[in-house]
Amino acid sequence: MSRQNFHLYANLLKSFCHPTRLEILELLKNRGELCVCHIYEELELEQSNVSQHLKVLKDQGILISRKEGLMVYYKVKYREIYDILDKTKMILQQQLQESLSQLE
Amino acid sequence: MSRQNFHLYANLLKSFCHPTRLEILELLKNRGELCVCHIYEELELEQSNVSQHLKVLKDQGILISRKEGLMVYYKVKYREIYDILDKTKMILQQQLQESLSQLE
DNA sequence: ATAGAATATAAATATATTATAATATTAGAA
DNA sequence: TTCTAATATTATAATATATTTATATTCTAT
Repeated sequence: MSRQNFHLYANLLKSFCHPTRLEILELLKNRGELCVCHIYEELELEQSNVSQHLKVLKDQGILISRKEGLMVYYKVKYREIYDILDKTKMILQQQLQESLSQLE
Repeated sequence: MSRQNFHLYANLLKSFCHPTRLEILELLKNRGELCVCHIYEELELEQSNVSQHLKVLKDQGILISRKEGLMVYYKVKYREIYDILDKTKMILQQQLQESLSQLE
């Protein structure tokens, strides 16, 4: 794999390694498709902040949006995203488990 | 999952979403365990730069190191890392494939 | 046309991350 | 002990990212 491709690769990962964007993705994982207002209300964040994070994910091709009247609905484009999130959480779990054991 | 945990979650992901760190992980995936000198020679990067990236991965608990004389050997701690890398590459592949189709 | 609701964008500031270069540490050999 | 090789650390300057606030756009209904 070329340097150039490692950059694409990193940019893709970078797009969802932010706490808020992970929260958005987890929300979409559970609910399938949501409008912006639902997301920022649920996460108790500013509308503009959420819009900007959605843009990052959309620009990176991770999310698809659909307009319906005033509302814009977002959903995850690739199911592999969820596999990535799950594996990451598995590692996190193992790490926390280890920290726990080491308290003895 | 709490806000606090989404931060841990993001930090974990953040640790490997940098082109150089991805190159290091891919290298370790193929070779299993490597010393620092091998890594920076193979990637044609500065020793100190590679050391710093290795530190990021080690601090995040992704890598384990082992000292043998002057050399320090690194390896990946969780096999889930490779699953994450593979899934990410699958998405990248699909995206490039799409871009390709859209050229028509 | 105008008003209002949902979303997007822009600009400014603050914060985080990176690469480079210089220096420090550590271990083995002479 | 002193020299050298391998690695780590530190400081700094450059770059990238994030949050906030304000404003703009888009759509619908009146």
